[in-house]
Amino acid sequence: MGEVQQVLSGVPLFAALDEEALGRLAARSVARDYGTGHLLFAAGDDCRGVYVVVSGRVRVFRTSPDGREQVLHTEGPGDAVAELPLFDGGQYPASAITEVESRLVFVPRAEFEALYRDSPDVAQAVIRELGRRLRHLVQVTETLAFRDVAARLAMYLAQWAEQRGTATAGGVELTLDRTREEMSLELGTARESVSRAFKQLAGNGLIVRLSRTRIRIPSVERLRTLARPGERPRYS
Amino acid sequence: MGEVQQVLSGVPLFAALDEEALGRLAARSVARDYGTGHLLFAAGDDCRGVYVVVSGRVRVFRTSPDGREQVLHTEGPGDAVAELPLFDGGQYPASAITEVESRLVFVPRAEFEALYRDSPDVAQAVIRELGRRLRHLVQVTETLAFRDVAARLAMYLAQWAEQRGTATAGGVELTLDRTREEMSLELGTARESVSRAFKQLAGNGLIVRLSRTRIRIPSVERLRTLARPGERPRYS
DNA sequence: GAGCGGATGAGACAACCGTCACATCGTGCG
DNA sequence: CGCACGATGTGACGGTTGTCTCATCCGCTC
Repeated sequence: MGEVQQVLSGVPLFAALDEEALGRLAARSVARDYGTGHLLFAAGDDCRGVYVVVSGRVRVFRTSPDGREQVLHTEGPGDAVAELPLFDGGQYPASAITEVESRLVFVPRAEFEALYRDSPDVAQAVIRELGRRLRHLVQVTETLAFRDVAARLAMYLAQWAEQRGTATAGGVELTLDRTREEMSLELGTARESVSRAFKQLAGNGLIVRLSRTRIRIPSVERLRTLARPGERPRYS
Repeated sequence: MGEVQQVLSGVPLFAALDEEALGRLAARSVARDYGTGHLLFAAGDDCRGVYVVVSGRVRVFRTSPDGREQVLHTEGPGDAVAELPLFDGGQYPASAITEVESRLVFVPRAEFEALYRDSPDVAQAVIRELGRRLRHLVQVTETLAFRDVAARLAMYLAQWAEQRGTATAGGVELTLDRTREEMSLELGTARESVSRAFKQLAGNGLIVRLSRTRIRIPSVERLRTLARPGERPRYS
């Protein structure tokens, strides 16, 4: 089994495919390495196919006319990027760029289309995937609409702690592999505001800064509480 | 053909069904009238089925802890509401309420599931529908993240003018069947801010207020321009 | 046509945040 | 070790917006 096929077999979207279909798909797909900051496609481009992340990380975002950026989601190993336009024949609604050095497999459009047209299981997987996206976007929307930056950051850290945090005696410890700048793009705010929000959370004892890139969260529970209090947020 | 079947046959989601399948579906679905402001379901509820709008309008939204609301989308006649949780077995990500007196058909979950499992065409339609939602949410997200209220309103009115506006000598005329309050919920802002934005647009000659509920847009083109200028918005 | 109530407009005020400017920190390199 | 550069923290400032309050306006009913 070639490397490409190996990778594709681990992608939820293609989980339902049998050996043969997978092999055929792999044969027509291409793996390639990209450096940091490579633009895979821009919002408005016509869709040529779907990318699957082998390693690294891809950021999907919208750009405002005056250059600001709002990250819609980031995808890591095993995730697919840009399935959406394949179905309605439309254009990419957002742009995508590699955040770090990444290896991606590109599946041409025609190939992918034939696939889910024939296989109900794949269609099912696609629906599930779109559903996941939709749920996530609802989350993003809510975040932008409601909370102030500190609450958004609290939410963000709490969610992150549950994924990659490691439990210790003093609470969950967490390494942040992103710069404040990158976080600011996801939170829909400015770099400086993220810094200030960190200070605020630290001041309230909700987080402890162990180093620049590492924090401890004494209680994820309490952190979440700040993100959704019954009342509007008010800090000392 | 019963009333319910008549309605269902016009819904894009069920367009691919043959007479028989449609009849079976209709037989197990229920039509019902709701008054204004009836809560169909709340975010976090378990999903019991899908609603199809026969007449009226349904608002889908998220509520913040302190009571603010962000409208995600509104659906009118022929549209389906709440398909999402049917696929991943999750809960409703948002709440839904009738904005006006409405007639809705309720399709039970089990019925709907059997349907798209058997029919690839229906699955296809479902995917398309989810895609539409996704695109719309990207739009909403961008709007919230980037533009100020006046720009958001401009965008909103422009889009609306193209749908229901009527061309006249002086430009496109448009009747707004929503209160400022309802608009504010869609635009993610406050009622007063919408008023201010209207004033601003009128001051710049981008819109002309004919009456409280009716406006004329001399140039939809120019209105859109304000919504996406190369530079950040600046008004006199 | 008088009265009522919801919708709208308008002013004042403070909070929050984006931006600019600059200090500081850390890391890698020469 | 010193330098350089990028990332980060901090302070100041102004603009936009949410909220509160009140004045108007409009449609409706009696």
